[in-house]
Amino acid sequence: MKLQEDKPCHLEISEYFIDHIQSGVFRENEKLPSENELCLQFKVNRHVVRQALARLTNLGWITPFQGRGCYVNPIQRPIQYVLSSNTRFSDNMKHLGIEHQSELISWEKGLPTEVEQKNLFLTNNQAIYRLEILRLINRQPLSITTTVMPEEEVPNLESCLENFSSLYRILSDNYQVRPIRSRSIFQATLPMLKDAKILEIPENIPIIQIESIMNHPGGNPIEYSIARIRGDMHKCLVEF
Amino acid sequence: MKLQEDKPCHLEISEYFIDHIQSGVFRENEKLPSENELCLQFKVNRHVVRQALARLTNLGWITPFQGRGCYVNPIQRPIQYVLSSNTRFSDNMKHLGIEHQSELISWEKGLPTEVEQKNLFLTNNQAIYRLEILRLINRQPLSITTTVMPEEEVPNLESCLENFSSLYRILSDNYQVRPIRSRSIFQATLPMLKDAKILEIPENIPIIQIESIMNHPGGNPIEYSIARIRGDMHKCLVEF
DNA sequence: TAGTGGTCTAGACCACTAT
DNA sequence: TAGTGGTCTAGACCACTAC
Repeated sequence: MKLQEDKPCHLEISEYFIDHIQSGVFRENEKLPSENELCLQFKVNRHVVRQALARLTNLGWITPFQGRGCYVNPIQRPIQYVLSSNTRFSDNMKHLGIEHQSELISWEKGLPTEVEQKNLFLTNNQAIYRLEILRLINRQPLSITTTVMPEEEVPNLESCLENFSSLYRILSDNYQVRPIRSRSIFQATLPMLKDAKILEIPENIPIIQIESIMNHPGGNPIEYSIARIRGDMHKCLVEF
Repeated sequence: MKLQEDKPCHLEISEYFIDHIQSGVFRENEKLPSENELCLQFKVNRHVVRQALARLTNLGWITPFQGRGCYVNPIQRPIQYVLSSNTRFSDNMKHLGIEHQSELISWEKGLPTEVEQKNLFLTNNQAIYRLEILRLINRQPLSITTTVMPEEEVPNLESCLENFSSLYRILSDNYQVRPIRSRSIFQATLPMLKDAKILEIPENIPIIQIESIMNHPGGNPIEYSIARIRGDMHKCLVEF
């Protein structure tokens, strides 16, 4: 095909689709023509078409399904999450009127890593609980959070984990504790393969990682967490 | 080759290199064997090798140079930037003892977009200055920031833009203004092609986008900015 | 000039989905 | 069974870098 001389053909084709998706010619969840049809349409080899489709996949525009075809990804309007010393996930979502759930993926009782010791002021023989929590909005995976708490703050936590719905409900109902956010560290990264699968995104779609310390009101740290949140679904507002 | 039956060959090869880079067998800035050598080594077609190298490139492990070879990317330890109501880029870097520069890429005087009007409390006929600023640390591009200010706040700004070194120096020296950060919005995204080139990263390495409003002390907004920062070089700490 | 990565063609077989 | 995307081979030519 070669519309321009200076750009390689597979780039021309991927730019063509980016333009047409952005301008609405291809709508979300619409099926693209098959690879063979695109070969005929652009008069190039299948390998070139596949290079173009690979770029579109990597940039998050389409998702290929073996045996079915390539489909245009829904455009996400990121929800705006307000982060302050006392905002919580469910409060935020309730305020926005968004359907949401939390699921406990796994938990363990063990000893803290060096980083965890440092952040929670622990020694290496003080036991901790480590929880993996998946959060969903509108039935779609939004984030995975690893949360670490000293055992002495939440003794016998396992007995509260049946029918998990909200960590903060457990803490306030069973331990009369309401943690306060002390600091957060933001970083844009790529997901680990394991997280990408759970979040249902390709491995090179960015996530925002938020590492936080929660304290007792006016006191010592009680919770250290690392949240990995889909970048395309979420933005985070901080007031100063 | 096919070490395992369940994984495709190009994935095996890319995993092989990720392991060997992580474990230090291949060190940063080291040259990988050429594509033809890898074909012999793994006993596969060049196309398969190229698929593996493409994944390594996309995930930020290597950079290919036409005519020279593929080189292992230096591992970045992200610097920790402290964001508060009154921290500035140069203050932060000075405090960390890191060499840094700011460059004015371009500027223009014009009318505000709708978003800019909303954020700066302007009408569509009040002129604004729009600046593109590149920041570097250790001579490496770190971020690009688009900064918008009402003309009435900084009249005749163009006369101050010769020998640009720091926006906040200009504001304090020429206008006796010291803006205060009012709010910031964090989002993880992929860079625009234009930004990726300036930041010298492939187009699918994540950036963190920070959209901020700066106010007069206790007063109206004076500056609206959108910073796009390399995710692998930077993390941002907020205290509550 | 030799070696490197970038682009592209032609064709084969497989795994999965829809019918 | 037909159509789809996933994997892989074999070979060609080009643009760029180092020598």
